[in-house]
Amino acid sequence: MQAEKPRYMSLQNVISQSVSKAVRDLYQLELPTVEFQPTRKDFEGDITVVVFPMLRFVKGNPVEIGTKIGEYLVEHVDEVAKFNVVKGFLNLVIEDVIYLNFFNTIRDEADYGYVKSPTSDAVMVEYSSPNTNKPLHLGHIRNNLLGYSVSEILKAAGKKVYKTQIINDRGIHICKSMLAWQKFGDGETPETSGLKGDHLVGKYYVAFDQAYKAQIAELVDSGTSKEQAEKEAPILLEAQEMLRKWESGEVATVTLWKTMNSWVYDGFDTTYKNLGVDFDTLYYESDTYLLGRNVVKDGLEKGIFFKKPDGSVWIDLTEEGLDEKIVLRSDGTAVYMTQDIGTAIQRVTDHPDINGLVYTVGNEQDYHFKVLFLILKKLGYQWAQHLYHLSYGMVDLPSGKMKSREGTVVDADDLIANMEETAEEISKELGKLDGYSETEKKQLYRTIGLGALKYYILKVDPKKRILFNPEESVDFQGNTGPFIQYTYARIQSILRKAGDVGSSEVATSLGLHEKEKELLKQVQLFPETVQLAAENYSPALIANYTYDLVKEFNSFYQQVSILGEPNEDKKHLRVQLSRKVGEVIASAFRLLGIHVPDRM
RNA sequence: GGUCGCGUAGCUCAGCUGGAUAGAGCAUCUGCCUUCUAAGCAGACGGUCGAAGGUUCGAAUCCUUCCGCGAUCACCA
Repeated sequence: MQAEKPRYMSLQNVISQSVSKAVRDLYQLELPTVEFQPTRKDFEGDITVVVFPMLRFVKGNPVEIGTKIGEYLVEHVDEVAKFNVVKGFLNLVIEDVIYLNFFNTIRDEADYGYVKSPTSDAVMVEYSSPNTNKPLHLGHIRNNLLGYSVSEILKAAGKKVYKTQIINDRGIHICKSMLAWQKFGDGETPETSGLKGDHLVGKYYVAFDQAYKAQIAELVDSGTSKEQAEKEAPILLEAQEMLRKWESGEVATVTLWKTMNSWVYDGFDTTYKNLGVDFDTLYYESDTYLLGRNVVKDGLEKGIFFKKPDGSVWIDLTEEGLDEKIVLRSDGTAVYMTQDIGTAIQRVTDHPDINGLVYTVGNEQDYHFKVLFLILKKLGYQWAQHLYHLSYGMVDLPSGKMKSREGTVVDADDLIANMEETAEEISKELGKLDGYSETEKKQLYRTIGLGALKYYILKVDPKKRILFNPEESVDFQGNTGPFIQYTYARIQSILRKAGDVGSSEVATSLGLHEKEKELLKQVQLFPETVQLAAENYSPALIANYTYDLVKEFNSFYQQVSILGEPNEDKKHLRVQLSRKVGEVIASAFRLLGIHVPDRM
């Protein structure tokens, strides 16, 4: 992330160089670095130079040194208006004109904060990657929101991004649904049942599990051990047989598989659309599950892998502090790891500009990805230096883990619908939507409901687990999506009333109100926040930034009159500043996949 | 048991590469709608930053040990 520093961000550089120069002139010493922090609210100032680290080089009393440097800066540096020293902290007050000049440089910039010229190398972000035997749930929602948002953040930070998923469309799990449908389905389809395709297939996955459990119970009653019963239940054997038929390409099985998967895809498409996420390219496990075996054979010749007497192939990672890991079964078939090796290579082959992969997968697979990345590095791929496991914590319910088979999941479609309903209730209560058509209202409820949900999930550091209590529905007040959307709507209302005021330069001679200055400082932070979020793969940083910006704006809004300001220059600044804040809110929320409303 | 992650106000979370008296929201309480949208603003209350050591001028942040919670250590994915 070596985005060139725009000139308006050079304030820190100016101060940094000036402080170095001050120390050089005053003490004939070279400082390796100068440490900064934003000045705390309870002190006067904008930027604070920390004097303590200098004490290693400059002998003396920190207050004295700070004072001397402060005096020097006020005298020699245009940007610095005043200073004060508290303990070892040199607080600098920056001239208002610096902030006004900054504002004029970005005032008219479209997509301020985004890097406009993407790098030539691309990164592929994988997310979602569901199994095709059941509908998406809250866990998938976190995954989808994270993957989508990180993709958008990387783009904004100047990366070319491919969004992808690997759809787990084959294996025993889908055979279970298929078998149960054959047995109990009575020819039911999404059309005849009125059920969304993924929900219909999921229903039979549950039906399978019930039948399976019943058979186990029966077997145990007739004296079989539980362990054995779990292996020998006839319906399980049938499912396994079905998988063998699928693998041998038996027409009837493959046809049923295609039919049921197509139902699921229709359902997923709807959910993805509702959620507002998308993909550039798709991979299907049925196409990739055989990949990777040749790579293993090559690696075996190179001595990266080794073969055990039974014919299975392993890699020894004990030197790296890990274990031995199997990469090919004794019968020569691929395991999950093998597929992932093959798929990664396939992706780079398909998209030669890729120089890095991001995997959005829960933290339960931390170990798997550690091993996968290590293997790819050992195999010598250039791009293997840039692999990242976007590992996130589980979403738990008050009752504990979600289990699809036990029906203790929060269904994605239900949750989205609930959020919209809540948004509708609150909107109706507040009753500010006179003149909106029913369609516009529906659209708005969706925007707000999804805004609440997405913000609620994305504001949390990805690696932390989330406890989701469906009883206490997601908040609409305080640090929430709707609060931020509300502020955006407020700004739009002002702009409508202000009429067409153009976007000409603001006068740089005016003094700034304290709130205006704070707001400008926060606006100034946006570009570096985008970079930071990209470096850390963290939408939470964007969410927190936006919240701070909005809080600052509301405080400004409360304290100063915008349209009522008699001084035309000041009024112009305030309107322009409000407009820009609105734009930054929208840009930031776009990175989170959240829409903003003109009214609410 | 080994490895990894997490532990900050009653609850949900911030706290960047160590820096000033640890910050928000929710909840509870107090003010503010004849002025730009009160989904708001201003304020009060609330903390042994899991515990103990260590490094440092300075530790919620870095190191060690311990405690608690979770994940993972399959010829499953």
